[in-house]
Amino acid sequence: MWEEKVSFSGPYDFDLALSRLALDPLHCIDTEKRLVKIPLSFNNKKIVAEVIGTGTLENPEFLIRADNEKEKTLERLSEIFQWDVKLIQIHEHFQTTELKTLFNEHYGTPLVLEFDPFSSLLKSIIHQQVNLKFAFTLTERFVKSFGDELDGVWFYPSPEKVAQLSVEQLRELQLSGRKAEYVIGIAELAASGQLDFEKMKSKSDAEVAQELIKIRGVGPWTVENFLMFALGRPNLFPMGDIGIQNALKKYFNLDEKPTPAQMEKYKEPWSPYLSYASLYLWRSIE
DNA sequence: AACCAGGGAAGAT
DNA sequence: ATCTTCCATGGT
Repeated sequence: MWEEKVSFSGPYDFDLALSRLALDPLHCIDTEKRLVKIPLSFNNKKIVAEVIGTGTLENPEFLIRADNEKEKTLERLSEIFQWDVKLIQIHEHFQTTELKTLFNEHYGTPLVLEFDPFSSLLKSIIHQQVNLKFAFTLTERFVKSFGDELDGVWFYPSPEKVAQLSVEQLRELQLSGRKAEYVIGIAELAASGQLDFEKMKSKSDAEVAQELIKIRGVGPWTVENFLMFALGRPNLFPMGDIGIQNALKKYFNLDEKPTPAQMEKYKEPWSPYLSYASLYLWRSIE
């Protein structure tokens, strides 16, 4: 068991980050203690890391604890929690845009990544089209049926495990037949090495998108979600997302959901931080 | 009770 | 190429 302290310059609102993570019932969070347990995997070895917020919005500080793999764990946690991103710069960028008020309301909210790329992709597939509450019920059933629990934390099942499942097994959880096929198909690609998440790190958004969009079950929305929440890319704006559309409607007080042309116009000044615009818009309706 | 939901594939023009 | 329908089912 090792411990390490991490600190850097703010703003970084860990409590808001936790409250967003808490939307997913699979996450292991204690908001009182400001603690979250993170499932990590390093070449098939599972590790649970604890992250405890000990600082403030302007002076963020964290206590990290885990067994083994100290270096890899710290590096991965830094990615997941985006500790290197200077939120102050992004905040300043939006001060001259129509989203100024939104960014002031959610000041210091970081983009927190999914804990694992393969899991992220499956989660996106399972979440397609159904309402959020039911979506989380589905992923919870999926992981608790086929995943592993360690130290009170749930790990999504491996590609190899998912590739062995049948459509019928997934239908029992109330996934549609189609989604069941998508999930198994993607697991087969990942298990066979045709889908390599490590290699994506050095590729551009467009290159990753081109590779993913070919996969059955993966459309524009899923690609954008993956780039944003699995790879942490900063400039994505999923215009097809119902939540984004509703958030824009609410924020700009529109009578109807915005048209694609309207959205194109809105988003222009928000680049190159469109992912943060998306995140804060989602937060505004959560 | 109808309509919508953090979409996408397959079929029909 | 672009438009329409179907998939499935919980929530409101």
